[in-house]
Amino acid sequence: MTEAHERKKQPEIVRRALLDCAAQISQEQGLPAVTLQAVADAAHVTKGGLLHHFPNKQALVQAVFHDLLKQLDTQIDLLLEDDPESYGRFTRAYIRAFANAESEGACNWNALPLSSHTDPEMKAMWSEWYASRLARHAESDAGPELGIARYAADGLWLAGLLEYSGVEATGHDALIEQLISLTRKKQT
Amino acid sequence: MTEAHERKKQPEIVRRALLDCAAQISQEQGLPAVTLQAVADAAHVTKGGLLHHFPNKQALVQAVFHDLLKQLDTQIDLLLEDDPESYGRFTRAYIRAFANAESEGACNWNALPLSSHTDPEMKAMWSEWYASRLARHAESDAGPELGIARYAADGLWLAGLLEYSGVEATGHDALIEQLISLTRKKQT
DNA sequence: CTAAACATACCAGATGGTCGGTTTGTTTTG
DNA sequence: CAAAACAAACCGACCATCTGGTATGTTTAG
Repeated sequence: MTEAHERKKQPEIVRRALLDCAAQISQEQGLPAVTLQAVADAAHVTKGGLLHHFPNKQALVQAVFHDLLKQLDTQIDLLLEDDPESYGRFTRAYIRAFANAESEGACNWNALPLSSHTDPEMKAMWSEWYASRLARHAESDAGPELGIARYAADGLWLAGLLEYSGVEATGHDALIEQLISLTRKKQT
Repeated sequence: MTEAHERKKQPEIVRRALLDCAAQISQEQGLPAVTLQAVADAAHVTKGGLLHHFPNKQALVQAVFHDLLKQLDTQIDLLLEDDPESYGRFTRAYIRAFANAESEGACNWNALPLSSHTDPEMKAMWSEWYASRLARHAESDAGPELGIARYAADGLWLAGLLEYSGVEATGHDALIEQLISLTRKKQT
């Protein structure tokens, strides 16, 4: 993405560029479009250079996935801090994180988790992340109502990906807020 | 799937076999595994034979998608009949249809809609189906609460795909029923 | 000078797709 | 009713392209 042509050799920058470009391609054209050539071209590197940073394609894709997961993680941590209420705190952060993913073009952990159902390792990564995160907030976010709210957030996010680009942003924010409100009422 | 070796020439049967095999491969190994060769082999036809029925791969995949969509459609119609209550009728059928998709191995409109976010035509097909269906049940299923319930069903279905195969069926049915109950309380 | 960071060249395999031909079923004709 | 004429269904070989990956060379940094 960032044109780092001036600096002579900055391996970490190149690595970041590869990660970002791969993520962007995956998001815009789907995972099958993420070819070594395409990623290398987008990052202004040759295929050989790319394969120097990542031994093979699987490693590349998994690194991207791991990276996006880390971004999601930190974003959620950020949202957690601004929430005074205990009950359902993680669920609210989860909902907001995925809501932002749709609106902001910058932070996009989008298409990858979708197409990742092919690779069992990536499925495992996601499952583990979700499970550990859930265990961490077991006391505040265990109820089934909260689980439903999170599932709804997933569904809403999915719908945003599948719908025709002319998505009516109207009502979307309202829906998000309604989801949030679901996390506030105590279970009966 | 069905060994229709005896009958001499039955183009419609072959076409069905191609559709079914493609759907199964897509579900079991993901869309990238749906290659002309693989589908042809699975249906006991040569690649040439396959390309006689479908001019190119895109046509094949879209035909599969259209077929699965029709299956979903009829299943929902079936569920609609058994529901005496008007309010939220379609939403309940929608939820149950996706719940069955997970449990039953037979009816599986699974992996395709997932990976379909690449092809804009398939995105459009899904959007149109959803929109038209929603318009048809506008009077009974318009409320935002019902929309959330459907989104949650989507999320739950997605989770079933992404989670490790050892999904705990425990609690799943209970969650479904809780979603159903969400469609019964009137809006405030 | 040594090792890391890249580029270049190349390869074996797979993929989507084309093309000419062969088999099979249906219609026409005598 | 039989044979010829026609069209649909299907096969098998072939091809250009692209894929991930390797092996080897060249440049740069410490």
